[in-house]
Amino acid sequence: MADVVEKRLREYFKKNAFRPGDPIPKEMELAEALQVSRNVVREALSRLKMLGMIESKKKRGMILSEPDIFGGFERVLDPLILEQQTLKDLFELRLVLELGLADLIFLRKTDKDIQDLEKIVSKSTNINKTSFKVKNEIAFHGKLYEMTGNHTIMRFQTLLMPIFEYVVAEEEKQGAAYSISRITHIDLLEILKNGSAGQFKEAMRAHLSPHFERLI
Amino acid sequence: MADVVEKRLREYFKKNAFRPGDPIPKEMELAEALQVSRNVVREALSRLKMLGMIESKKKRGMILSEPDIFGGFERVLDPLILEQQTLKDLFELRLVLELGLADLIFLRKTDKDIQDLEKIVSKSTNINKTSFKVKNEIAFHGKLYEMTGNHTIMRFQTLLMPIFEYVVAEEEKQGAAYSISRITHIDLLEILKNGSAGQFKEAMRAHLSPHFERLI
DNA sequence: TTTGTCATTATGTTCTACATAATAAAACGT
DNA sequence: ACGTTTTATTATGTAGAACATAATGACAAA
Repeated sequence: MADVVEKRLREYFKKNAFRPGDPIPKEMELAEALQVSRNVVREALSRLKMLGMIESKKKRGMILSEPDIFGGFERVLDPLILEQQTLKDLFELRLVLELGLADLIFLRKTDKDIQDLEKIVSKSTNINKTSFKVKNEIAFHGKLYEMTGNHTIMRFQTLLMPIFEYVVAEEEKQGAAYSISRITHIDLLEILKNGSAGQFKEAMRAHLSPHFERLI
Repeated sequence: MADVVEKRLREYFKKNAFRPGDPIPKEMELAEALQVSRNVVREALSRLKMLGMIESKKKRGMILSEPDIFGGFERVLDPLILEQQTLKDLFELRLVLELGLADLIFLRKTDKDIQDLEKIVSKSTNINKTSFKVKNEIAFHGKLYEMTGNHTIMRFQTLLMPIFEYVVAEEEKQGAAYSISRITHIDLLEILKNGSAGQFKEAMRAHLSPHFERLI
C-alpha cells in the first residue's frame, strides 16, 4: 500500500503544482486524507526523502525540495546485482556519450581547459604501472566531460565509470585481448587545439576502437 | 535513521555478495541486528522495494531482486520541480546521446530497420498539423534509438524525451525562433542506406543545428 | 528590552495488536 | 493406507497508541 500512497503523493504534488520550498501537509492530515495509517504514510514519505524530493524538520513540518536526479540511479549501480546485459548496455551508453561530446566541448572549451589537459598528458608519458595508467586515463576523459560545462552529464559519467571499468575487467578476465589504439591522448589534445569538432569525433572513434572491436 | 539503516542494508547485501533471488533475513532479525524498531527497518525496506531491489511475499519472506535501473530517475523527472539548469543539462544530454549513436547504429542496423524508417519518412511528407509533425519526429528518432539494440539507452531516451520537449516549448514560449534544419529525415535515411557512420554524424549534427544555435 | 519558563506542535521512534496469506503439520474419514 | 480437511505456525501488512525530541511562540519576570 506504500506503493499506492507514494504514487498518490507524487500525483498530488504535481497536480497542485507544488514547487521546491513549499510546505506539504503534515503526516496525520495525509494519513486521514488517504485513509491509511500514519505508518504507511511515513513509509511513502521515507521513499520520497530518499529521492531528495522532500525534507523534514521537527515542528516546522516538511517541505518539497529539489530531488537528487541520479540519487536512485546511484544506489542501484552494483555490478553484482545487475544483469550482464544491462551492464553491457551501460558500457555502450558511456561509449555513446563519449562520442557525442565533441560539439559541446568545442562549443565551450577554454584556454585553461587546454592547459589542464596538457598537464595530464605530460604526466602520462613517464608512467609504467597499470594502476597509474588507469588513473591517468580517467583524469583525461574526466576532464573532457568537465569541459562540457554540464554538471549533470559529468555526474552521470562519474557514476557510469565504475561499471565501464568492471565490464572491461571482466572481458579481460575472460581472455579478451585489447589492442592498443593508434590515436593517443596527445593526438586528441592536438585536435582540440588546432582541429575541428568533426576531426575530434573521428579521432575519438579511433581512440575508442579497441572497445568497439569487442561489440559487434 | 531510516537513512542509516537503508545504507547499512545495501552495504550488507554487497558485502555478503547477495544475488538476485537470494532470500534476505526477516524484518525482526534485521531490526534486532541493527538495534532499531521493526518500523524503521520497514521504512528502509520500503525504499529498496521502490527501487525494485527487493520483493516480498507473505510468509515466504523477502528476496533480493534485480532493480529497475531507471526507476528512481523516472520518479524525479518532473520539469516543475527540477532547476532550470538541470533541465538544460538534460536537454544537452539528449543531444549528446543523439550525436553519439551513429557508430552503434551502423554496427547493428538491419534491412528491416531501414524499411521501418522509410515508412515513417513517407508518412511525414503529407502532414501539416504541428502535433502530428512532433509525433512523426518522435517516431523517427525513437526508431534510431531502437536500432542500437540497446534497451537501456532506449529507455533512457524515452525518459529524457518529455524533458527535451518541455525545454524546447519553454524556449519557444520566450520568443526563440527555431530555424529549420537544412538536413531532413530523408537525407539521414539516405546516408543510413548508402553512407558511412562518419557522414551520418555530420548530417545529424546539421539536422540538430537549430538546437545547437541556441546553446552557446 | 531581555531573558527565562512553559505549553504547543509536528516529526522521530518504539511497542503492541491484529489481519492476511502461505506453508506445514496434524487430524480425520472413507 | 491414502487423500482430504482442519488447524497451527510463520512472516509480512496495517493500524493505533504512547512517548521522545526539537523547534516555535507566548507569556511572565527581572
